[in-house]
Amino acid sequence: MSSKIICSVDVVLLTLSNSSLKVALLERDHDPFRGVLALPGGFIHPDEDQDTEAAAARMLRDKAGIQSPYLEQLGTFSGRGRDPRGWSLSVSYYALVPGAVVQASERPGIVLHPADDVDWLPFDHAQIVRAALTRVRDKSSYSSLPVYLCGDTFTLPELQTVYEILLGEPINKVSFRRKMDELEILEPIPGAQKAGKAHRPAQLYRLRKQFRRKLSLTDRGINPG
Amino acid sequence: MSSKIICSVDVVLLTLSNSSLKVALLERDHDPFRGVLALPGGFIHPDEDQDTEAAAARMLRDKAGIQSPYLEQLGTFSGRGRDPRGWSLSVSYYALVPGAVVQASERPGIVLHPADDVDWLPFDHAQIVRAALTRVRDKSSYSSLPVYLCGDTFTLPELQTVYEILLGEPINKVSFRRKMDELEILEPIPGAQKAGKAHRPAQLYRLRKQFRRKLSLTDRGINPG
DNA sequence: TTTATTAGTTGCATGATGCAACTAAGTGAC
DNA sequence: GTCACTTAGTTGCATCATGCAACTAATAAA
Repeated sequence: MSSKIICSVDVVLLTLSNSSLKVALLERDHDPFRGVLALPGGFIHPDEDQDTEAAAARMLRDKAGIQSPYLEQLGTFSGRGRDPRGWSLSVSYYALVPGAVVQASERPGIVLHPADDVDWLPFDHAQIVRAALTRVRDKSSYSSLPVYLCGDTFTLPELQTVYEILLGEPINKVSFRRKMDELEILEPIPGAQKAGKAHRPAQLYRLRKQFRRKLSLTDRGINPG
Repeated sequence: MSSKIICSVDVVLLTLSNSSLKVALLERDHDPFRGVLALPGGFIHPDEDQDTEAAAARMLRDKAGIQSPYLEQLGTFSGRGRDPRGWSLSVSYYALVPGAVVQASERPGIVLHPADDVDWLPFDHAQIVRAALTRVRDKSSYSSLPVYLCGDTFTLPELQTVYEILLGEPINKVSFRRKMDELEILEPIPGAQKAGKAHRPAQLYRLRKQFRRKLSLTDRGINPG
């Protein structure tokens, strides 16, 4: 009576590389679409996964080697058309990860594809990516989301360009700094500056403790605290 | 290999009655929790439902007699603890419906419970209701959502009190009218006014065509166009 | 020491938001 | 009919947020 359904979890892993937003894709190692690039994902294992978010974290850990990024539920996509095997359901998440973490993940299979250039992907993964981009851009305009694309420490000019890449338009310097100040999520690192080529060095900042996430790279002690 | 999962759909049907926000509850007619008030919901039927949204619409139609309200996906809740039968997954939606439509739905089983007073419900339905309230209130502060709690026609003072009930605080009259003007979703109904007790009558408005939804009551021709 | 370059701040113009006080249009009391 | 009362809707102004231009600050290279 209680019809059971094939349920999977898919993750839109977003990162910055070469100053543009990329989505992480992996070659599928099972049919359907074996060998084709697709979002990291897989079936939910009720005996193993506490809930769908834990399942999404497992996908990232096993398939992309990434520990605990910013992870948020995007939505659930369902229907007969999305999988050639029949009616299915995918609970989708998106993750934000600093470029350095993805580069250091030592999983050679990961392909970073320009996030805005996704035209077709297996299942309805292209639609899921587009939904993730819309969500991230919407939230970026009024929240602190983009900081999770930066490393542990960053300067305000660096963070500003991250916002500008996401929003696709230049931001006023003063307004940006005022907003960051109001959000009260950053703290300057005492005495730490980042020197550039030949100009005044910029103050380094980090997320205040309650907003921090420990990413795999940090866990391995590669980045300074 | 592809472990299948028990999937249900639950709907948080919100409406206004006696100037306060209510959530629609129904007595369950199956175990577990037979006879206990819970959200309208049920198993997804892949052979019948195009997708989860169609399933949610079916729940509303069959269990609450309501045709096509504002319906939006809220999120997916999952895990071992939420259902005594074991690991399960619920794709949850919320619907906004004018009070008159619910009252006319002719399903005597519907109980309208104060939305903010929900302390315990079967499964994790209380948590789902709280998530819906948070979402609706967040969106209400910057969007046109609350109009879907009004009937087909309404005056601006009426709409303003709907916003005030949702947000729980008074709104400045001028600011409110400016905002409605900017949103460009309403149009005055030419020559139509609503007279009150002993004062100037208020202009009647309706949603502009592209934003309208045909609700069951409208379909039956009870409300004027 | 001068120049170039980026970091960060200050002051002001412009626009959005909120309040008080106004006018408008109806009913009922007398 | 006129006046009082009530709610609808508008106007003008004060206050706050946002954005721009121009400033100072700090470094390295010439």
